[in-house]
Amino acid sequence: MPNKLSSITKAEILEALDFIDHNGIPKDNEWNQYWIMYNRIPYPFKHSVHLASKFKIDFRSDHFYRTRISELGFNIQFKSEKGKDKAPKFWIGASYFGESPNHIPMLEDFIKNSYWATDHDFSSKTGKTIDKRLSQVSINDRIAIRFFSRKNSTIAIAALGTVKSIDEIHNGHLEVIWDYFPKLYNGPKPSGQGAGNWWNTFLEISRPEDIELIFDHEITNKRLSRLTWNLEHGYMSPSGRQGKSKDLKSHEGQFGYGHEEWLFDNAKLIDGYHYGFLEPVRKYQKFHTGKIYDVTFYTLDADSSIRYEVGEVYGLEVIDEQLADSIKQQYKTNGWLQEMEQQIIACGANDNGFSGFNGIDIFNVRYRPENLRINSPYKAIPKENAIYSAQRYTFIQDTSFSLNIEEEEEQFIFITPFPPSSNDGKDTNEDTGQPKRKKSFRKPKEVEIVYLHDAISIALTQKIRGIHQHQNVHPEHPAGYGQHRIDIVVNTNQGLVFYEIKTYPSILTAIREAFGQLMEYSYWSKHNRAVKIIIVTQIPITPKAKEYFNHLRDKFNLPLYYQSFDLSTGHLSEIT
DNA sequence: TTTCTCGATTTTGCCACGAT
DNA sequence: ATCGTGGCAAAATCGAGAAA
Repeated sequence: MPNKLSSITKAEILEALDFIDHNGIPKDNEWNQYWIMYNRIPYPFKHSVHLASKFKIDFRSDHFYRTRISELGFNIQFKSEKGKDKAPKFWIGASYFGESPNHIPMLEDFIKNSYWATDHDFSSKTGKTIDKRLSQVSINDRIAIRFFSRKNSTIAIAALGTVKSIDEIHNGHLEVIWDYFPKLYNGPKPSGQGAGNWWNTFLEISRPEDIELIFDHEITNKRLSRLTWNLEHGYMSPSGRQGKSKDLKSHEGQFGYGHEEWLFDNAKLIDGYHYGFLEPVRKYQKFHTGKIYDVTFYTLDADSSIRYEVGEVYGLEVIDEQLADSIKQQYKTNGWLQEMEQQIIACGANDNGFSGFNGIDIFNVRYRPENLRINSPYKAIPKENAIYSAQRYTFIQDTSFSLNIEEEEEQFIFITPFPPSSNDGKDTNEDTGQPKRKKSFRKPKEVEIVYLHDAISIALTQKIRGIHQHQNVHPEHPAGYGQHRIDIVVNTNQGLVFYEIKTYPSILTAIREAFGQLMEYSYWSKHNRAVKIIIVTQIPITPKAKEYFNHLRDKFNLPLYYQSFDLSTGHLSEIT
């Protein structure tokens, strides 16, 4: 009798996955144990197959059917509901039982009976380390079985799977659901610092590149990096000596500026990238070259010794010397290098030798400006945070340093000024009872990312024209008074919709800048009313901002909305 | 900034021996 | 003849902090 699913083709499954991409997963189908992995994105197995069959075939997701579908070329993985949100760990296990002379191959049994185990005596020396490692395994961790050749220093992965249960862990036994149709690595053994000892019976691997290689699983490589103090200029040009290290041995102390002070100067772009410099990268350039990081920046105000979280950037790439040199050459050609030199002089620092630096000492990283988020204002890091014990410019990986600063609960209560008599009649209500640090703190300087504004404007116009037809979408529409122009005006059945694009690196600044303009455009003249006013930025909405828009609409009946536009994918978010 | 030291991690050597 | 395999130990390497 033919398999119920034998009529389903690969193309139909792909179509179903595409449908899910656009329409999401219905609530009822979110509870799922088996997932089709496609382009590293998990799709619920049963729902996907159902869709592919146009709901014609009713079946229970069992081993037989999963095998059938996986044979079409789909990797299917198990993931339990338990501890679903926890980040998995990645383990490598041996394929044999027994000690040296008497090896018993176990792979077949492991696969057939859905487990991995070791027969080690946990009282022996190596047994104890294995026991210790096993105790750190949790449900949904991933595990691989390896063969190896010590002579050639190569490994071959024989199976990949997910830990389903750890109940028998004290017996050295893990219940594992092995992947269907896995991509199995076979090649040189990961080596070097952080690779772990692959000859061990059981080990955890943690380097992102290894996890990607073995498990085809992408890990965001998060780092913390300290920046020199540059509040006044918002890392768009050197800000002079105030708040900086006074240590004459450091570059900063010696010259009065650091090369990272142009890190957020997004007006200077080459092929969509901004090139900058990070001191912690310089120290281990060789190690970091070619890697990609999500970096959170913090800074230290040397005058108050308060540390602040400045912002973060996603997908920061560490470049090599060759590229750095060619970028320096381009900066020279564009006259930007000279501009930078003038900025050094303008802030009162010493520009001696600036033009003589190697490319790699001026540029060692690059990022796309749309991936930059700046806190406005910078978030003060509580004194208890471990970051206060980090003294140097290092690229911190340790999660114990995680900033994770809670959004400050805004509190506004009226503060009674001191009565005049208490202080010779002078008003001293500036720092009433508050810690001193607050008084000198101002918002960072931010500028709009001009290129991004233009690019979004063009792409968005095109996108909306696809929906509302060419003649109903007018970019750069005159506001009807003065020389002002509205970024995009759309003529819909319900009336006019105004779009204002803002590309500041912080969402709050973007909203603030757009708000006044939009109010003016729509209400300055009573005829020009828009039915909807939409602020568009490159930053996905935050819960706080969402609340703000709801509040504005509730309280004042303003038809004000927010959308974010992802330039790389051309995706426009829901209206919020 | 450079060099040194120390501890931790990783690699290699050696043993034994069955499988190829 | 050569290789895969795990334990154990020794050797090599690495990273971070201290000292120079």
